[in-house]
Amino acid sequence: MHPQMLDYDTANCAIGATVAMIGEKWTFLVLREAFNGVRRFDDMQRRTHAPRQVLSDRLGRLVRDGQLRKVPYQEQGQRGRHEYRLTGKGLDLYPVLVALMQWGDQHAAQPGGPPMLLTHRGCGQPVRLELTCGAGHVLGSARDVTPLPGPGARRIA
Amino acid sequence: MHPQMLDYDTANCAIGATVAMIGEKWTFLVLREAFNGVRRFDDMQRRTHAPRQVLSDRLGRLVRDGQLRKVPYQEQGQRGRHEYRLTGKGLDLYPVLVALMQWGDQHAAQPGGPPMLLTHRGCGQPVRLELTCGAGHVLGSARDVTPLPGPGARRIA
DNA sequence: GTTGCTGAGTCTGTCAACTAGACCTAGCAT
DNA sequence: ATGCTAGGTCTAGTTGACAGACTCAGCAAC
Repeated sequence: MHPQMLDYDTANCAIGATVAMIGEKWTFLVLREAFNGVRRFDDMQRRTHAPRQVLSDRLGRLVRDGQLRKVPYQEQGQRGRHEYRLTGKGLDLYPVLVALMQWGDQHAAQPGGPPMLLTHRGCGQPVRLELTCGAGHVLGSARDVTPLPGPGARRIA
Repeated sequence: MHPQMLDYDTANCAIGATVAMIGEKWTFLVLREAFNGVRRFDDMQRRTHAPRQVLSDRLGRLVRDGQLRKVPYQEQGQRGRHEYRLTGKGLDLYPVLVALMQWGDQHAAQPGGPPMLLTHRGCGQPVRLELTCGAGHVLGSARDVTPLPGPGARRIA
């Protein structure tokens, strides 16, 4: 009945570390647009409605922490600028965004159905997140998971 | 080259809706602890280090929005109190937390390895999130996904 | 060569949110 | 009566968000 994890410290929790980096509202929207293919400041602003200052700050953080990188480009008749592109580290955040979207589609359903569908490129089938285990089982809910202290766990003093 | 989604409005995006409900830093930590089995205010406070006022507010929102519910209980020699438990809607947020954790373990690795392991109850194998498609393929990255406007999509004026 | 345009910001003042710390409250126990 | 405890609320100070105006660099048209 008493879950084991409660005897261990939360200080080095991976969720905490991740949330400290990307756990702000606008950051999620910025990432959503990055995955949608948006790369430029003004497009980001138009699509997220983030205040310019906040957007500037969030993009700066994402670059500093390595989820985005600045890439210079130049359109003809324009001065050189830079755009923001997802790095590998940034691309790996995709499951987070998909999980948020999946939950939203299920529990905060928009009238008219989901505004966005994810499809497997090439095969065209709908994409979804699944919890699976090493033995190949697909888990139906959080209740099928037992959290255990890992190698980096620290017992509470 | 130009992603289709950019011609559609972001106003009714499921990610936006979800983030508006649970996209605050402390909320994620509260949910993490809820999934760890923590149900009481003070335990939450001890494990998240959230300021009491913020914790009170976040728990209140989660109850209001239906991710948690208040359940009365009474320990002997104590006055009646209530505890916070995940609802079905709350349990469905598990993939979000797992996604955050998985990313953190991979890209913000803690010295000594992951502090928490998720195992399949009964079978004991490690649990992970996978992006799969309707045809049974497992996708390796966000690059294998094509986002398309869904039934609820609204073209930008 | 100066006027204007555009993308990508920065500056300012206002207002809301967060924070630490003290204080409160109901019911049980002494 | 007094104290203890879980679960808050109150206060004051600091930080962060926000809208709206301003800046700045380079290109281009006049």
